[in-house]
Amino acid sequence: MKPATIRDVALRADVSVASVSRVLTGAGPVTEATRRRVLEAVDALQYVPHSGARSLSTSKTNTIGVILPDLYGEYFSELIRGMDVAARAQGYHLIVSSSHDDADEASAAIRSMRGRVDGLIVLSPHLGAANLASGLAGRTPILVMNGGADEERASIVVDNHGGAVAAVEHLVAVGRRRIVHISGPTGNLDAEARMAGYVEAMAAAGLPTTVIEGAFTKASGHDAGLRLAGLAVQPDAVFAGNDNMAVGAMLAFQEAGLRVPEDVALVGFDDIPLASLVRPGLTTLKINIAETGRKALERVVRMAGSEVDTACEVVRPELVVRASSNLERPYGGAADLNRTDVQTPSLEGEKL
Amino acid sequence: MKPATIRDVALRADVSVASVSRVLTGAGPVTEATRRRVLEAVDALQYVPHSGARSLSTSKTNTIGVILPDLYGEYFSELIRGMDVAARAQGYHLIVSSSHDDADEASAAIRSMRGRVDGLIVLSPHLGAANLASGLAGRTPILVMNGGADEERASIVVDNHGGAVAAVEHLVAVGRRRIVHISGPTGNLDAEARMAGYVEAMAAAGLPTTVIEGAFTKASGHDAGLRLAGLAVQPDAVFAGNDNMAVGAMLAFQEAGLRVPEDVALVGFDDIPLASLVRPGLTTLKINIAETGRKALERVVRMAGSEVDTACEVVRPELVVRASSNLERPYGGAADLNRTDVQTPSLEGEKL
DNA sequence: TGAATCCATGTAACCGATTACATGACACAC
DNA sequence: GTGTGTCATGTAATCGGTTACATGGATTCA
Repeated sequence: MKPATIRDVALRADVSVASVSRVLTGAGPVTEATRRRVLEAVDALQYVPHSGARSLSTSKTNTIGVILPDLYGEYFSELIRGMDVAARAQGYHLIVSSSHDDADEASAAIRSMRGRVDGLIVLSPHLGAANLASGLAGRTPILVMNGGADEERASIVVDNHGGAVAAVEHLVAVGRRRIVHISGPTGNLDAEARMAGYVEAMAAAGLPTTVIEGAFTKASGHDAGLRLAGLAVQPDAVFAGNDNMAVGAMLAFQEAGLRVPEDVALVGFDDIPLASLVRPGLTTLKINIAETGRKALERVVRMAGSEVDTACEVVRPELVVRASSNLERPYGGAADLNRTDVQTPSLEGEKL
Repeated sequence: MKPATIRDVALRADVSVASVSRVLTGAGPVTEATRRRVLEAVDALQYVPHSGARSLSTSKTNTIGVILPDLYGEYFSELIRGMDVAARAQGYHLIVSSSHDDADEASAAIRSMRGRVDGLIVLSPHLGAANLASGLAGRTPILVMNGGADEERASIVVDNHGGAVAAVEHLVAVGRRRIVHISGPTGNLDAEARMAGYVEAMAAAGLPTTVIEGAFTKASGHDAGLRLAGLAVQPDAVFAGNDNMAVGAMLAFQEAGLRVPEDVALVGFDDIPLASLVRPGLTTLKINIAETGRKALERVVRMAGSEVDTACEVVRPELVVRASSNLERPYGGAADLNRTDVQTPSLEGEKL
């Protein structure tokens, strides 16, 4: 018992398939009588149009593909949420493909999207992924969101370097000197840009650098935190490559009996929702993640409408100071730091 | 400049489209010479098969659709993560469609999936959504995960009632008497089953009930918490309909100067990752969310392989006691509650 | 040598929609 | 009454693959 096709409907309504199509798509002229007969048949047969077939003949899928490295963590779920909201508003669907650990896997995923999507958003924070993507998807428009700002390709990139510099400058301003960086994984462009910003800002401040490599996960931040707590000379501040690791490190410090921020100040990156919910609240570099996702989707939809777009938009993260780097009596200077969120975590925007 | 089709490849390799197809799909016999010529042409033309067209002729999309009420919150992102991992393992894609607030919207979304997916997972916690879905999608297999356990349809449901009873019994066991429930939104089947469990268990314990309606969001839990803190006779325990609201309430209590768990004990539902990260750690009813998502996906894939499946699997949540309901010196009795997670939040499983 | 067998290949129908173009009915003006 | 224009409708090509079946060349066996 196969589902009804447009031909079944045409037969039953005693009209041609063209008329059925005209009624259903609203394109082209039909008499009221025809329309009624068609709709009756549709109802009787419980006909539902086959989107795949429709896509093939119109070469329009109303679907955007999203290529992610991994679905884990609030960063990506926030991003997807922003995209999803925008997609619904535009009448688009979202097809996600995640857990691509290397560039080859990502490019295979991109290829498998051919004929399935009208456009792609690629988040592959690996060198070369964007290049591999080029040409592979025919003329499918691609918007990249990896760290490698690539001219002449539509992209949205975060100013990782500037954000990292701001983080270090903030820690220096509140009197910290032994500032350690927990970095993201090697080969990840975002991670490397953040580390570079840290190194540069420390040099500018005349301070020595120490880097522990993490993996952007809470667990890796926790491990790093335990190692730091065990040192003879403990750091008085930690700048983590993202909020996930910062939270992991915070828990490790608390387990080890170190006080945050009294003994060690902590700064993250991203401003995931969790950052304002842990105690103490986490100072971080805020990216409006969902909003960025929304923008990305809207741009790629416009590109799917054959609008040319080769802009490289830079998202500048904003320093949000919470309790994790903010003493009642700082080591010196800067007593009037922005203390919003310390008492009232941001609960607004819950439903976007 | 249109992307190459299988006919272009056939022309260039000087073979028929059938041979090209045979080489590319691996089905059917081809000589080594033919295979080489085809692959050369594929390479030269940068040919990538058009999945949409392939789906149309094979009636196989290798895609599963997921219909969600809303993408917000860790519950759904965890669920999607579990599904995504399983989908990748099975060679499937995931197409998500969320923010369906009522049953009509959800059924429209289901219809729009026709011809796009091999199966559907529907999470629409509204009465009747499952029924509306029936027949609408032709013979597309559907697995429902809403609260309304519907016989003769494949489904996965959480034992909300049993979980709620366990929550109340736990609070009673640690000596609490004035136990308030913050419920989920009216019309949400999960919310209503949890409330029913609360009411029943309270009655069984001979205690009076108080219910404040929330909306499953942190903000609504926060509002409810503030109202409770302002009462003349404050509750000594709160059972929230989900972890999101429990966390919101926890923050409200802390702002109001109430101590958790000393003044008021707190229990949530779901065990989202956040539950183990707030301080105090949140006692909750654990559903292995990602794991449930994985199972759902695997079942629907089997159903897409025309395996008959009308089972209704019940997920029984497990009480996880953390510090939010666990005093050093409980009001009386039960001193040796399980204290795992209090010091060491679960960081394992970070990468699944 | 001729018949039977095998197997790589090609031809063309098909999946289920959309749509360019042809058709034919009808109205209107001359 | 004929020519012309309008407009609803139908026919058939098309999108880009897969695949049942036909074909024909080489191999095998008598």
